[in-house]
Amino acid sequence: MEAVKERISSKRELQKEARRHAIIDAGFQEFILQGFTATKLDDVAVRAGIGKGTIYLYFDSKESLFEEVIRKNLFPVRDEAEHFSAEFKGTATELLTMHIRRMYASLNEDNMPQLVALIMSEATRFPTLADFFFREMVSRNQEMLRKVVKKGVASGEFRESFPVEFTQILIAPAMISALWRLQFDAHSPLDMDKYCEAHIEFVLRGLKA
Amino acid sequence: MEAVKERISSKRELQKEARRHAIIDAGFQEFILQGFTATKLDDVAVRAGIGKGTIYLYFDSKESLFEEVIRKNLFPVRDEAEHFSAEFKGTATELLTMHIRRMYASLNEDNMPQLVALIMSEATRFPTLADFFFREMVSRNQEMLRKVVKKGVASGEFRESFPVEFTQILIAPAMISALWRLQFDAHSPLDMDKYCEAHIEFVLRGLKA
Amino acid sequence: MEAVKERISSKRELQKEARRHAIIDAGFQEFILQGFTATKLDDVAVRAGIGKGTIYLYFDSKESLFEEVIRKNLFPVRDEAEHFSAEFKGTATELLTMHIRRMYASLNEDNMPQLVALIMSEATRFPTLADFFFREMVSRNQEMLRKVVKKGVASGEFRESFPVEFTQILIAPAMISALWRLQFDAHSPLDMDKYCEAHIEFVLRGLKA
Amino acid sequence: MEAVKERISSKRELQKEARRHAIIDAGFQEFILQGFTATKLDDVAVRAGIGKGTIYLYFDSKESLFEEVIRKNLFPVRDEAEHFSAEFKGTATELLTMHIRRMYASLNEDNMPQLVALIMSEATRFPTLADFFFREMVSRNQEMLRKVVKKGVASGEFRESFPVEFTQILIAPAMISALWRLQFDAHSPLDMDKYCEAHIEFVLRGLKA
DNA sequence: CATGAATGAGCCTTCATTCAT
DNA sequence: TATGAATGAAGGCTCATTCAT
Repeated sequence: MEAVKERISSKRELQKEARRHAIIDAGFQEFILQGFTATKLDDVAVRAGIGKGTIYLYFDSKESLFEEVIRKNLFPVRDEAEHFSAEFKGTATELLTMHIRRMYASLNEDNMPQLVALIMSEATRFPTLADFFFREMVSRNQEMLRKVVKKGVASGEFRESFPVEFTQILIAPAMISALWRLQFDAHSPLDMDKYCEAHIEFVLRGLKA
Repeated sequence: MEAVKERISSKRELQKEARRHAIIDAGFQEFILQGFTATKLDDVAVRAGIGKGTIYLYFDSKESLFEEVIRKNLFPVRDEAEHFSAEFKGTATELLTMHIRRMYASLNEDNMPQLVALIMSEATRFPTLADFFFREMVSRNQEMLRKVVKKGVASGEFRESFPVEFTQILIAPAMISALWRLQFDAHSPLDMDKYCEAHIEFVLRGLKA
Repeated sequence: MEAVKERISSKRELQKEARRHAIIDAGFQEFILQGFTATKLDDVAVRAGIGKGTIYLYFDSKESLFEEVIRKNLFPVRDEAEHFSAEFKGTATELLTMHIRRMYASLNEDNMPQLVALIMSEATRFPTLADFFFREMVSRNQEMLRKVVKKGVASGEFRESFPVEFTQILIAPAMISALWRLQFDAHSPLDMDKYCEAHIEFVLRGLKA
Repeated sequence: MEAVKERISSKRELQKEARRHAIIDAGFQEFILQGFTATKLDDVAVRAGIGKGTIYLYFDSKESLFEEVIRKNLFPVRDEAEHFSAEFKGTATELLTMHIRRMYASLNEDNMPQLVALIMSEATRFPTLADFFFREMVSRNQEMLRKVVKKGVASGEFRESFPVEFTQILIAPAMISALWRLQFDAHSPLDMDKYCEAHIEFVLRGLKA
């Protein structure tokens, strides 16, 4: 009896989890399309294929759904990046090259530019979001880049004079390309492969000893 | 009699213009604090020190106020940049250096980072705004940069191989620094002067023949 | 000196009176076009060629302007009708015929159908208006018609059996034609001359002994 | 299971339909009392015993509610009249008599005079309404009357010389009586039964050969 | 658990009225 | 006296949230 109950309940658990994800995904789409304020929970419900009230069985409020949406979509990217960084073997030049290429791959994935833009635009109204984003994404990324640069300096690949506290400079072109594609692709499309290679060459020239 | 009337009317004209600017400024503050949708005209009115209905004596709608806010705050920057670019004499290296320094000066001005972020976040929902911003700001800036690069190539200062269609790469660190200051300054402040100089050195190394 | 002052003041009086009429006329046009609630004093001012505030130098409120508009446009019609009725000599048949023809002439005048429709539609919200209209227009008209019918009965022109308390029956086709022209002329226009003659013939047949 | 669900849903359907009618009825009362513009949806909601927003679950806008109000209140009258007209057997005189009596019965029903007055007063601002009213009510009624008159002429009951294009003349007294009762009943009440009979006699005398 | 009908606070917008010039 | 800028109360409409089914 209990086993049956458990099986049923775990089935239910699975269904609940699946539905939860469906809502988060639907919310994600709406939030990146409309922004936080302009998103209607009605539309989220329609997109998720559920009733409007059901959302409140899974989330306390529109705001908490938003937080979950961000969280769920950023964690995989962060985890991937950490995993990659931990495993890579090679020269600093190779590592930096690979890292930048991976950034473009991430940014080319569906919805990544939108996600970044969404975070940028809502961060002011959600200080928690800015904290979270800085802690989980930005600072880790910076740390990684600093290590690479220092490694290159140690190995004689890179010049000593580059200030490691400004690693933003190294990846800024990639971030900007994401915003560009989101807003200006219709006006003037970017050839991302060539852009990426130009970025890499530029960075290596800027860093080389 | 007519002189009096004119004086009076010009007084009124002046007052109207002053009030118009007050509304635009108040709107600017609210829009960058709250975003377009979340901004209440009530709050704009309070901030401008006027009645709610008064806004409609000067603007047709919340949307048209928004457009005016963007316009009024972008034009000066654009005009300054154009004027500067038209008059400058010197080597390509000097010109590029000055141009980047000027960008940081602009971006350090109050509210400029907020303005950029605002435009970025609302552009998706206001295609007109994206058009406008691209046309009046982005494409002009690109054109200017292309000219500088070409000039440097012609004079032998810069290498030929840098792809002039990707001038975004050259100024991306400046844009990113603006967003950084807006969102992450509390977590990790940037020394803008040093950052600027690092950016310039980086760009010159990346471009040099 | 005083004579001059008087002349001036009477000049001013005239101007004031003229302006007052201009406002009433403008109000009339707007009221019959839009109805009371939907009429904007702004539009009235524009039509009268004056400033919005000026209206309040002549009228206490939108409502009192409305009352004046009705009053001013009904009095002439009433006075004309009274004058005509007092002077006419002839048989009852002739008198009734003339009276009906005059009604059509009135109703064909510009804005008369609109005025009637306006009164009809606003009377519920302006009980005073209904009182006024009944007292000054409707009851007098009824009285007039009763006299004609009685005169015709006395002279043997009309049958005795027609109930003189229902003189509405005699003029209803004229009233209806006014409303018809206002609302349905586009769908099915009325030849007013023929309609009028048909009405007269119908009434005379209905009344004849 | 499904049966239960169906029962429940049909219960809900019924409730929804009931509420829809409640809103229409409340709207009707407010519209005839205040006119379209002056009617507040707040008041409609209060009268219907619901919340303000609920109205928008059933109607797109104040205007579409207005249209439904008119439609719902006119169709029954129209359908009844058509049914009656299609089935009646008898002489033209009898038919016309019955038709007029039926009109008075309709007009004596609660709110009918108000409805007519409402349509009259709003038709100018709602051309669609005028179209609708003309098409569904006026022209059909006219057609019916024309047939009756022609039938009477054919049977020798009525004179040939009455112009069938002016059937308005035949029913005008009934329409006017409705407006009278609405506006002037307090000043001078009408004995509707006697008025109706006087109207019928008058019409028959006016038409008889 | 799921639903969607119901709610009402809240916002944009309008306009009669006031008042400084 | 005349103006029109300014006001703020009020109304149509939206939507996050609740709750009966």
